[in-house]
Amino acid sequence: MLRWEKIEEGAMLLHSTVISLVPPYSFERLLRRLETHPDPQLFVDTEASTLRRAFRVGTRPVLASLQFAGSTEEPVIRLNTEATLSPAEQQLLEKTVRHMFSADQDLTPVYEHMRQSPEMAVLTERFRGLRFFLDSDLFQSMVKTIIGQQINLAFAASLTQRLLELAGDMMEDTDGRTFMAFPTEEAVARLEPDDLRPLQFSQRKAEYIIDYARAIVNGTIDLDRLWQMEDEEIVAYLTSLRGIGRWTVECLMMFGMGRPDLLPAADIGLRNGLQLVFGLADKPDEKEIRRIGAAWTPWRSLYSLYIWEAVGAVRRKEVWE
DNA sequence: GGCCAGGCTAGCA
DNA sequence: TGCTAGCATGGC
Repeated sequence: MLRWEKIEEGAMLLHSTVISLVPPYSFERLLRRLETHPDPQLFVDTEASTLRRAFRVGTRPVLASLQFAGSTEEPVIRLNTEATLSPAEQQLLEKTVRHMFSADQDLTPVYEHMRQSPEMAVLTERFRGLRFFLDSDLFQSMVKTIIGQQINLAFAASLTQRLLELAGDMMEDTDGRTFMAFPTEEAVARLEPDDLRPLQFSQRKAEYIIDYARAIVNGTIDLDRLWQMEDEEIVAYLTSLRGIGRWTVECLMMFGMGRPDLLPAADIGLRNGLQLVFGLADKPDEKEIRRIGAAWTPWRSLYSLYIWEAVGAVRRKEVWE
């Protein structure tokens, strides 16, 4: 399944690995989604079907390019990295990339389930091959989610960008492009709210993010434990921290962990999306969303993604057939 | 200028 | 348990 090659490129040796994804996977839909959900860590080269990004492998920042090859029905990603990675580091990076692309998510049973609803059936056609593009680790997933609380996506991306510039590690590729690796827990824990205030973080947002990083550094919170915990255990565990509510943890479990059955019923985007997709007269409240969403188990995360994406498509003025 | 953003806390009944 | 004011700032 994995193929190794060495390619001479200028003075720099590259490792190239091929990663196969479970079909269908639509790179096109991912690119569309990134238009309305910008990721300041990604350099998107649409022409070359390539994403470039700085990863943190262990503690070390590493540049990698992810080139989409193949097709929706035979999806393949070519992962190019620096030659200086050890086999263990290379393996760790590949695991992260598979996670980010939800490489093993089989959409077949999800679509079968969604087709029971005419409104959702339309979305399975329109967004065929759309999957979660996950955060590379749980620390940054939570930080980005806290940043995203109650502000629009564009502003959230700006704030994330500024945090990267303040506390991340800068790298440069052979073409002179600069990339920022997400700040470490330690780097964020060392900050004070006054460092973030000039970047237009609210006082509270600054406190929440720094407190969260400190809780990890001092061992109050152990993110590795989450993988063994049930959804509701994770909610109870993390909402003990100030600034982290149910919505934030639900987003962490969806966008950080890739869990399939979360319903962030308080989410304003989901409320708008439900009204849009199901043609409701009024914007549904949290209780109403839980009532409607009960029928979506065990795929409530995927339903949410497709409903969010309907809002995104309208925002991008995509023609609705 | 007013309303909306992929919320949370604290205070109160 | 359930409701609400206040927070804080950009985008449209």
